[in-house]
Amino acid sequence: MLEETPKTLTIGRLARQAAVGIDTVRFYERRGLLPEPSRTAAGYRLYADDIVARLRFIRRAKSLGFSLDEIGNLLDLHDRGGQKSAVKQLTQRKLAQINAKIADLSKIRDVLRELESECSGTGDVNGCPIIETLATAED
Amino acid sequence: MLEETPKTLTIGRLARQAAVGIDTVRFYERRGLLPEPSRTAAGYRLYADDIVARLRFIRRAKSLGFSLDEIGNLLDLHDRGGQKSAVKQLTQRKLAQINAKIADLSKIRDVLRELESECSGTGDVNGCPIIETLATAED
DNA sequence: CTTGACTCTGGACCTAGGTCCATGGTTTAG
DNA sequence: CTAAACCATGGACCTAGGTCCAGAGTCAAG
Repeated sequence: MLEETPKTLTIGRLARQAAVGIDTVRFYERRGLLPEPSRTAAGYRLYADDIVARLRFIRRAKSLGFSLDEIGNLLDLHDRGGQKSAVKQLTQRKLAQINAKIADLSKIRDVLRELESECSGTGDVNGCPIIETLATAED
Repeated sequence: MLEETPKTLTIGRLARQAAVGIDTVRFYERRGLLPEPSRTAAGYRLYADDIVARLRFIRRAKSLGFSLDEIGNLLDLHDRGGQKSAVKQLTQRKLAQINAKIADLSKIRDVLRELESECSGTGDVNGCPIIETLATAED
């Protein structure tokens, strides 16, 4: 009755269940995000069901802006029992990056808004404040 | 006394004045953002001074998030006397893109903040809410 | 038994925006 | 006059995260 994580998934079924591409699974394997799977006699990869969860982990972390390298770190911490402080630190760093990006984009948004509001939008491009600003603004 | 835009700049001096790389100038030429320059007898590119302004235009537009293709459109409008409405539309589209990106990042920031605040940061990774969430969250 | 679906490998290709290189000719300062 | 600095070309290479392909083997349904 000890049948832990039976290996029943071919790569195609794994990919479908995790909603990623087959090539993506192989790519993650090469990147070290997935363990090397066992193989059938014919050389087909065979996965245990819990690898689906691992792929979903990767998808979610990606959607939060973590790079594959960072996700590799998170998975290592998970697999090898790291410290919460390490996970928290990665999260804080990512949060800081996201905040910085938002700040950059907000500045850009303000400039674009200003330019957009200054341009009448009628007549030919001569005297267009958007073009003029781009052509002559100081750095 | 009619000495309009004398061509005195070699590519290196142009690049220095515009604060871009020499290779970048040639790259922009291939991309159609810069006109094909005249050449010396030896085949060296020779630029008029006003190309410096064009390169700065490109730099500024890039810093506002315009892609090189979009910058090509803006330059065409400038060069061939388009309509202000076209410039304004490009600006509005870019503004909408930037706003969308900010909205995306803001959602990510909120999630990261929440996760970060939930994690005590002490002890081993077992029970870490960040890892747990990534491992089990619904899509 | 055959046909179609599945899988294997290694490597090429994609976007975006450059950057670097080798090889060889040109120009300029001393 | 010569060495350093400059310029030419075409194409390879870079990041990030995949995606696609050819050629060949395998498996399942009818």
